[in-house]
Amino acid sequence: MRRDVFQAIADPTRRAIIGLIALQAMTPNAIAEHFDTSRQAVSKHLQILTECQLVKQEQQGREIYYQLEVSKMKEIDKWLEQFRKIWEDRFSELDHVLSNLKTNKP
Amino acid sequence: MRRDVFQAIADPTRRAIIGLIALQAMTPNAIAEHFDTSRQAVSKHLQILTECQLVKQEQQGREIYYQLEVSKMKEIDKWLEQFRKIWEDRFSELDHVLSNLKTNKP
DNA sequence: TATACGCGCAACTATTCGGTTGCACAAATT
DNA sequence: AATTTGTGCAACCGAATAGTTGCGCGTATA
Repeated sequence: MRRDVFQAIADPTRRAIIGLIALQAMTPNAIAEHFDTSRQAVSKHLQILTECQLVKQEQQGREIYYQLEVSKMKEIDKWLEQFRKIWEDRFSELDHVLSNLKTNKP
Repeated sequence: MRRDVFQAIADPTRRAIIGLIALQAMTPNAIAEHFDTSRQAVSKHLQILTECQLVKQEQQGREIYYQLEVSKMKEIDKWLEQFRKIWEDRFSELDHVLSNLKTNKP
């Protein structure tokens, strides 16, 4: 099964997990405490996040700390880039219209 | 069925449609020509995109033009914002380390 | 050494997803 | 008036999804 970043962030729980571990690495158990699902379910989400490299693991004794791979988030940003250009253009169009209205005021 | 932007952009075909109509509005038939699926399948995608307001319709005779609601794309951008801050911090941390290495060079 | 703990993996299940085909309906064209 | 065209909608289907429970395997702790 092919995993990509966009499919990974489609699930709200997964986005919440990303938000959680963004600031500091956490173990599956610690993460699961924040949700209304089983540890195994969280484990599955972490597996999916790992598969598309949004998350990396660091074993520490019998605990595994999961940390966000922030750089991978840029992939989404990169896709948005093309549209950012458009919405900035739309804004400058609007600016143009507005300034025309201004100068043509009686 | 609850639709949100993140679930909408999870599908690659949907992302391609978004890319297609970003620059100019198109009819379902015109869009379908770009893909290897039926017009009805495209119609379904457009329905999903409409449900989460990523796309708006404009009837013109018997044709319906679908146009990207660029502003809605900002919702994704807004979510990325919190992580953008982190990855910029990571970069400045790196800068710091690098400049330390530099100054401490023999 | 025995026990408790943290974790991943496998099997099962209900639901959703993305696709198909067939149809109905309104708008254009003849 | 009859036909073609553009579209949405409903029914169906196989695959994927997100969850569950049960289990086994290392690693700590008693």
